[in-house]
Amino acid sequence: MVRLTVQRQAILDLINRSNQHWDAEELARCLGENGEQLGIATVYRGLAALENAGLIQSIQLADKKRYERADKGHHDHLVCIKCGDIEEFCDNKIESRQQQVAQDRSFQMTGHQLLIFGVCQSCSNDSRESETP
Amino acid sequence: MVRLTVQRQAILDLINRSNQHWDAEELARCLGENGEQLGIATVYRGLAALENAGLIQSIQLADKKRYERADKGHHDHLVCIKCGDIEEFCDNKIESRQQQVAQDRSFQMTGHQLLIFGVCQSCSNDSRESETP
DNA sequence: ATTGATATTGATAATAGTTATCATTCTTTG
DNA sequence: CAAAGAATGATAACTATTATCAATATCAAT
Repeated sequence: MVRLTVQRQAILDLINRSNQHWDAEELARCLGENGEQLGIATVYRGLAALENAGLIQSIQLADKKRYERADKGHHDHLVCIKCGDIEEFCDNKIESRQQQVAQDRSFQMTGHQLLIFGVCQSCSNDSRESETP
Repeated sequence: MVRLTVQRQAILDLINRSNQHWDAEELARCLGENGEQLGIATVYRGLAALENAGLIQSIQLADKKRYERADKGHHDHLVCIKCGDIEEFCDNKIESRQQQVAQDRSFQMTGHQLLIFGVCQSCSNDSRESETP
């Protein structure tokens, strides 16, 4: 039986209070700065427990996992390759096509992850400014 | 200027001769067994160089990167969470919706990765057999 | 409240995949 | 051929994450 300890509550609160996509180390640092110092292993275990319980959700990037609130429901992500910014989107047609693909192959889908990589609007504005015309 | 050395050619040949999704260590081991022993760093650098040149392509899984031939063109993947098997699919509707999503947000898409997780047909047959009826 | 069973914590060691370093060995080109 | 530019291989280093384990906290039943 999994427990919602004060440490896990602190992690959950921090994630729920923001719209960021946190990695474990950022969370530990931010909690520490707010007087809630947790061992890094506790953070990792807490995140896994909270995700299992459906209280938070995560995306797996190339280097690390990032966690966000679950109360916004499922969505996919646009990841800026310049600044690392993460935007969210949800497209029902994509979702339903995925189901179809899985069904066609007798594949019992349990989840999916769609990442779109590219340059976000703000970064492409920046690079336009610095061009020599 | 990037060179296609004998080592890189060996990597490329092996990948092109198969339909597998190789990780770096598997490649190094298989090459070694075929008398083409390469340092592991050479394998990693070779894979990166070949991918940059568009000669191979990769998918980033949670734990490691896996490489496959590029001459089949782009596609997405179904990953079995039981046996690790990787199937391929391509859905034009999903592809075009992605473009649309990016365009709507003035996001300059450079690539994407869609992974569908679940249980493959063969694994779900296996578990059905072992049930106590 | 006490006890016993179970879960969690935190410090730290260990692991896995990958990248960095650096001296040595090719290649290419003038 | 010599200089410049790449690549190789052995290995150290790095990063994110998980395992270990003793100490502590929590829960349920007495």
